[in-house]
Amino acid sequence: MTAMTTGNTSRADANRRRILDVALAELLRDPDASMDQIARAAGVVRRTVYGHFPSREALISTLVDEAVAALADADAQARAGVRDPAEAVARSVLALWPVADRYRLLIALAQRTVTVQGIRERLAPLRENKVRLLQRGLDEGVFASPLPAPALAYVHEQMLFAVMEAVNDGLVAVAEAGGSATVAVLTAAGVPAARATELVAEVSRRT
Amino acid sequence: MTAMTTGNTSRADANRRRILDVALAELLRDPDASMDQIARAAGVVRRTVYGHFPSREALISTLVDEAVAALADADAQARAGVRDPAEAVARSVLALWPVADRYRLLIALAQRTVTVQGIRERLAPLRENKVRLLQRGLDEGVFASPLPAPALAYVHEQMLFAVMEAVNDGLVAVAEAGGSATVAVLTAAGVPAARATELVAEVSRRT
DNA sequence: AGCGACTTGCACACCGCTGTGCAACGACGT
DNA sequence: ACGTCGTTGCACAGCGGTGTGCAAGTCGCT
Repeated sequence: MTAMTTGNTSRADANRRRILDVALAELLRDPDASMDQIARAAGVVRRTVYGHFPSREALISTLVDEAVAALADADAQARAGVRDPAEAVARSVLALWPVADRYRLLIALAQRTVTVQGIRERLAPLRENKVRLLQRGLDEGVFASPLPAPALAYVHEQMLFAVMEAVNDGLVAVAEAGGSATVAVLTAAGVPAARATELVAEVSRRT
Repeated sequence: MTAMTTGNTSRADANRRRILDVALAELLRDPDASMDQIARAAGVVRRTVYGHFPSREALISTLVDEAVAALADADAQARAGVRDPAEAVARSVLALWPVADRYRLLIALAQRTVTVQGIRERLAPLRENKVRLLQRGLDEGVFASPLPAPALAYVHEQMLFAVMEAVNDGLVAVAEAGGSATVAVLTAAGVPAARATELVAEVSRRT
């Protein structure tokens, strides 16, 4: 082995990291951003990016992996050992919110194109958990909806994007966004508005 | 003037119409479908398409115009003279559903890219009506949500797309879709699930 | 049959993007 | 001072897309 330069963060590693971060931001602005746009935005030449990632696909794929990991982690941690479906959803959404916001482009990209085949698949386990949770809520009568659980999951996902868009356009304050989104999601699942609000307040308090 | 051939639907007009229809279907399958794909799908050569539309932009633009017109028409007609906000929303969604489903690609395309600058603007008046309706509902206490009316409008829009996706994936039967979507939307606006169901049933009956 | 409008099949120029090769040029640790 | 590794700049081939030009069809109507 050669030397490990500084700690273990060489100039190259730092660049790689920065490219990833900038790529995320850039792709958020324009899902079809070219390698050149990304490279320039990262203060680097296109050729350099190819030094770190063999292809555009590979770059995005890496981003997706990070996103999925972060989401799965947040979700699992948020609702560990919570029995009440409504509370579980509340905790889950509140915890997922900031992460989902950061990676929203990728998730949005996941549901609409084949850009990277397999984004959906990589998100599948996460989605399945959610479906099971919703199903349990419907069975127990905590939730109420004419839509079957899987469809309700779609709806919840889209609702989050809608609220993110609203935040983007300045229609909702960032501070309230997470809470409002959570109440909205619970309400859509058939939880009475009053109960949803109360629940979110309670969960938020216990942070 | 030359002759008007048959009635006033020449071979060319029929082709133009078919190209538009096929283009809609094709773009629905792949929002980035090329002129060649569209042409072939319409049983025509690429060159011919350019004979009817000067550019890709122009083609899509025409499609968008038709969509906006159809949507605005359906919406206006559906809730003419309905005072109760909940009922107005129910009627609106039920009427909008089939049209929106047909044109969903364009509307989805409208909210995500700059493909045709100005889709959002063309949809703006429609959206404004909806916002006003939601606001009235919130003011009158018929609706309840922590989200301001404009954000709620975003959410409603996205929910419709979610249900369409669900139908696409076979999670919801086509026959129930419209009703379910409507109940879901009303519920998300804070209308109690039971009341929403009842309302939709009632409105559906009076077709 | 003949006219005119529409369509076809090629040709082309042009663009932007991807991915690769290679030589020169830094910077940094030792 | 030296070598190594990352970076740069340029050049190149390739692909797929758009929009246009033009000559030769083809269809319907008169």
